[in-house]
Amino acid sequence: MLLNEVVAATEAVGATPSRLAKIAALAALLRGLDPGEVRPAIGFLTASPRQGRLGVGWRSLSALETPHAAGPSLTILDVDAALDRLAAADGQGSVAARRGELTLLSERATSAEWDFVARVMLGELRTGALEGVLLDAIAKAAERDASAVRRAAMLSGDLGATAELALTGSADELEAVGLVVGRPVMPMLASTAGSATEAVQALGGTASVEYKLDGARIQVHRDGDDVRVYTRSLADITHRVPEIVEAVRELPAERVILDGETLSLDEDGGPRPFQDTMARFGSESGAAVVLRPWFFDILHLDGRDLLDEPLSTRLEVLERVAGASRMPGIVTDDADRAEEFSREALAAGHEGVMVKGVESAYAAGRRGKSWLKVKPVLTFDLVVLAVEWGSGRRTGQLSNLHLGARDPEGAYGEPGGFVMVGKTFKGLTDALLRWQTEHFPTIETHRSSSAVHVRPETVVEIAIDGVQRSTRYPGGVALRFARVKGYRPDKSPGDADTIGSLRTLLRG
DNA sequence: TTCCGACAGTGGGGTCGCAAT
DNA sequence: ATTGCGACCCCACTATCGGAA
Repeated sequence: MLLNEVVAATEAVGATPSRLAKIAALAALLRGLDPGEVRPAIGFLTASPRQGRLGVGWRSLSALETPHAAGPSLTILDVDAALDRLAAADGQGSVAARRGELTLLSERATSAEWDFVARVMLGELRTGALEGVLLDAIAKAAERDASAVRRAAMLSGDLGATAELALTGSADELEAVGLVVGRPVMPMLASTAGSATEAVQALGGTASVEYKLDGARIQVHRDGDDVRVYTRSLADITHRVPEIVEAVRELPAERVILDGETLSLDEDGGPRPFQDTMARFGSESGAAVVLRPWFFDILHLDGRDLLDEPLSTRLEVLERVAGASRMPGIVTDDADRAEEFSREALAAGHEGVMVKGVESAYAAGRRGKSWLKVKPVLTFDLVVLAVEWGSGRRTGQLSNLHLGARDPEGAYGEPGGFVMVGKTFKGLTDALLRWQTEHFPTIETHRSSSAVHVRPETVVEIAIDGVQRSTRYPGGVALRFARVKGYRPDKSPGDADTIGSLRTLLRG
């Protein structure tokens, strides 16, 4: 199939707000694919090429200046082969080799095709259809049950393989896709609750309340001595974490799939900051810091699949297997007891708690309401220093706020000035975006191509999870997960919180 | 008819490895 | 040695469609 047909279908998908129309357009496209084109096409449509890491980003694409072809000639398989060569070049030294490949591809593509391929490589198609919509389209094209397609995709962790199987295999083959030790599963995700009490009440009965650690999600598969460790996005990082492999080899289980979190501890046994855990977790060459695993769920044990069992059953099995690596937790229907446990978690230096319904199955790949995370929220009054122009549906609107804390002593600048501590675009409603776009130009001091700088007069209440040390910002701290709660026209810049009060959050 | 679950989009900070400077 | 880029950890929130109630 010509790439041009994929581009045309994608344009149709992007042009309609209706999900049913998107699904219909995608299903029609999928039906026309040859079997060998399914996996590459799914990679294009989700803007995550099957080749994985390409080493091509916005910078290298914008540096290209090549003319495009007048008419379409590229096929899906042509582009797939070009991406193969790009992926092979990544990590092999030459930027020039990648640029050569990109230039060749660019010259063979029409401008519409190149625009599409560039968005695929950047991982942002922005047509309103990703995995969720595409799953339904695959089911429609293959005339299979959407829930069967979804289940196969989540359990295999591979949408492309699932699409190929759905479109070319039998319904029985699709149904037969299940858990395999050694093949990672899409992890179950959580929603947010305001408090432990609220979470217990929302679950309406007995809940498992567990520590929520500020580390990295891990999924561990063990088959005898063969242990594999995967990240949340299913990357195999076994070679980076030998200490986790060793810990899992000690467990009393031959074949097991465990879900958990890893982080590193300080000398006193308390959790290190997330940044320290990530420095170790992300490093190929082992460091002084040691990672420890904590497991909160078990999906398989010695031939028995557990993910459709209720959480209460899975926890009983986990109790026998995980030993000291079991995530601390309690089972209770008492909201007060849950609150008490939450306070214990915070006192131990952890992020908060997870509250889970004990009747719930393990819903791979879903962000349901049966897992609720509870973390304390801090709020600060900060001052807007500048606002960046938005992109996509926020094009033409002032969106991303530069936030400053008051610096009365001038420790990081002029006395009485403001020190930038982060940005945020979150929490803004359409009405607030319109207001920002009208308001900030009226107090503009100057502007750059990307932002309008303003007099530091506007106070905004910002919610954060905490702060982290920063080399980017002059005050040495950056906000973590900042979002707008609301503007505070009742407050003046002199009422804003200080850099000192943010810095005290760094320790303890 | 109204409600609400699921999705997609819009980006945030920090860390690494790697190649170019 | 330093810097810039790309990938990938962590992540919150709003708007919207369409099925569920």
